[in-house]
Amino acid sequence: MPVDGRVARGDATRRIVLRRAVDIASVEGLDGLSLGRLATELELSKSGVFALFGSKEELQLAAVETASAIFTENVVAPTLEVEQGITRLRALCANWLDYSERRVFPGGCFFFNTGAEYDARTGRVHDAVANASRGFAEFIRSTVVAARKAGHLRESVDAKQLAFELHALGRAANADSVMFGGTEAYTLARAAITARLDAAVVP
Amino acid sequence: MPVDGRVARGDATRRIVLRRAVDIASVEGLDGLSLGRLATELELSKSGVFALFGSKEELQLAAVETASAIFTENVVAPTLEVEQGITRLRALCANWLDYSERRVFPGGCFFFNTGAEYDARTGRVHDAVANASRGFAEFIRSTVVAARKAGHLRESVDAKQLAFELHALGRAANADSVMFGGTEAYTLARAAITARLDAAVVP
DNA sequence: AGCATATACGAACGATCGTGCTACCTTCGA
DNA sequence: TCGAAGGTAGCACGATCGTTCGTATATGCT
Repeated sequence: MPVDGRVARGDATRRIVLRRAVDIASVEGLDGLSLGRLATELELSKSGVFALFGSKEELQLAAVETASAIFTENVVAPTLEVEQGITRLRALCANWLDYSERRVFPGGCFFFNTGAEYDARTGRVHDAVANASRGFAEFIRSTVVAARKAGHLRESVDAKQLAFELHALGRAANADSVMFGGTEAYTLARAAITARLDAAVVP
Repeated sequence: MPVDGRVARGDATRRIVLRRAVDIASVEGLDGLSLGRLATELELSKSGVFALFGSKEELQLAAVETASAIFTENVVAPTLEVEQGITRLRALCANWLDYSERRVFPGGCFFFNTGAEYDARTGRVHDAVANASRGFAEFIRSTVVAARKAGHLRESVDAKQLAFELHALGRAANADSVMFGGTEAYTLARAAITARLDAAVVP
């Protein structure tokens, strides 16, 4: 498949814009994005940036998609390289906390921030953020289910319940550390996750 | 103490504006507040609303203060009416989840939303939100400490750790229910909190 | 070589933002 | 009764927002 040099140029610019856009959005929110600011910071024309996406909403949706790819690359993909079962479940928690702590996005987890921003609204941006959030929640749950099916977790373990608790602990660590600084929240979350999992594994 | 009819009038208007402001901010964020919109919706003049607060930042700070008062009235105060110890700790969790579920603020917990919005920023609004968040986290912790001191919790219980976990579960319930609707998240959180507390109380 | 396509720019639009300034009205204190 | 003080409205400002339009430039296709 031959490449069109024109759209290749456009895609390159789009990628530059989106990389900056997700960083801004992780700190200031998807509403904090502005065509003019993006153009100024990247030394492009505002109308040029606008033309790349067609509307502000499309830019926001593209930012969510870009953030999804970065999230998958940093959290989901490395987790899937680990053998199924309790080992993968532990890896998932570790990878996720590391992704948050490494500040892959300067404002902490992209989906925590934009999720809180758009949770109570309606429209396409809400739906995109909600779908991404739901997808990760289901990924946690399916990982728990697999670990249980592999015989690593007690029969009595409720997958949905355990997944909810792990998800809650990770989000709280991200929130507290971004808000107050320091790494104590991650220590607390790791301890809680370890204890919770140790109680769930078969003896 | 005699009342000045002039400032009384101003305070009344201020209260009306702030009540609407916290509702808007719980959905659209403190950045989503605008003097013009507030004035239009409440059928006041934009300059009149502006004059009541002096600047947009002061309006945001006043909104945080108002939300703090509402939060205290709905969560902290009823909790303090319960006898110290494990009973109060359980009441705290219940009151907090109820406050979120009852949608005292239409967008769910005010401080969850504005906390995520301002966590990675700097300035007076960030500080105000951070102080309110820290205050509640410390209230949870002190309630745990008191329950432990009362002999209701095992000696081995780490107050900071337990408080972090309870706080995490509550926030996750708020987030999930606002994002996806339904009450399942509250059910999961209540079950997790009950299990966690039952494991911590002295046998 | 020539037409079509896609990126990118510059200028301008209407709307809304936060913020001043001025005037009016009500209430307080002397 | 009269000046001072505080709340409210009207109007205008500069800035920024998203968006539109026309145009220049670079690449692809015939």
